Amino acid sequence: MGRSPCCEKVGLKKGPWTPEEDQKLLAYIEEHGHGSWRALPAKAGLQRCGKSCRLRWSNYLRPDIKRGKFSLQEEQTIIQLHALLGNRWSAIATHLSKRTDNEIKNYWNTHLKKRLIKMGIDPVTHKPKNDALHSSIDNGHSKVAANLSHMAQWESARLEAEARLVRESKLRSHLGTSSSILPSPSSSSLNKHDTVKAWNNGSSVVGDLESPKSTLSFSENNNNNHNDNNVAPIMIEFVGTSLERGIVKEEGEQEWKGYKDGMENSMPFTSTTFHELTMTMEATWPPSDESLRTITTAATTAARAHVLGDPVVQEGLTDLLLNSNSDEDRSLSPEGGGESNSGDGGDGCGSDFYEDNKNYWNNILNLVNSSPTNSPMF
DNA sequence: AATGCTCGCAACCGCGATTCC
DNA sequence: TGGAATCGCGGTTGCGAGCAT
Repeated sequence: MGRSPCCEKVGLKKGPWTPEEDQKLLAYIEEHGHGSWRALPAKAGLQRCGKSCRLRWSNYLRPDIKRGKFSLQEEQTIIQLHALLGNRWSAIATHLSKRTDNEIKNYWNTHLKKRLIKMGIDPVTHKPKNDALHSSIDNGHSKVAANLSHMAQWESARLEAEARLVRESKLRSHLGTSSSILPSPSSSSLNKHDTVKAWNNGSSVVGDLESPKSTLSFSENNNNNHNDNNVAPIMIEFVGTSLERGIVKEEGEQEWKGYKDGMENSMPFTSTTFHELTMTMEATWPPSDESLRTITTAATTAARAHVLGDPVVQEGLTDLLLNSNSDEDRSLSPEGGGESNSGDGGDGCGSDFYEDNKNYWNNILNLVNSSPTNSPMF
């Protein structure tokens, strides 16, 4: 079955939008809502296809869009979320509430990706290009890796669901009662049944994480937006297991100590919590309603505990990335010695602060390293 | 001043998912 | 229930601005 074109191409304008077209589109949507995008152009008097109108609205004209330079906080959030979610721009965008997925995608491709490459980090996997250290970790601890991957994927799915709620709630609050602009209630109503259905549909959590629903409310989510910029920085500290500690210690006692001192004290997500959670996940797949509740609650609690990360470490990570242009010899790049096992470790700038940053970043890398190759998440 | 190159961004394209009939 | 219509997402392209030569 061939796919029909989204619109008749003949006679329709393409390319950049003029101010007049913008005005027409804005005026129409403000008055009537967009309704069917396909039908909108004719009604609004535009020589555009509905898809083009939708994109223009969602990427540019929507009133709740923040434009301009990305803040450090936003950059940091993008990098962290990308490490976890990969190129899932819409999911990432929901945690930078006023940015569009398109804008984030562009910013990643034009700025952040290059910065990581310059640091010697693969922007796709978030691994250092010189990767011997991490592969040895993976070989020895595949079970932990699998658990971490599950955690990441559960959390990723939850983020997506929350994201929808955020977007819809904000639209509602912004546009008041103009319900015609909003998706139909049936598409956004989230309840236990939806949640269970979504999870059960994912017969393999590794291979299928599509659109699980969350029971979390927007106000709950809003609690995470604790900084200015409405950005919820995500800290993923799943390495806090006793087994993982052993791994890192094997690789470098000093490194882990730095991480431990800098991070563990601020992280209520204990190894016990993680262990219980992963054991539950292993034992009950596919989950029953009961175990699903247990898992969801545990995952949500754990993730919540980590959304509020150590701001000092976060800032350090950002600095590390942002300063890479002028300060590459202190970066994580293998050339800089930061990631190597050569034993020069301190390389003359080994402050605890820097060590914390490095270990935090290693933390994300470890999480990504642990994902299975067939996972759609990474 | 003219030309070429690079970069950043807006917009397009194609596909999968979802909804509608 | 199945096909068509529509939506949403991620990848890619094209163009304009800025910079270098």
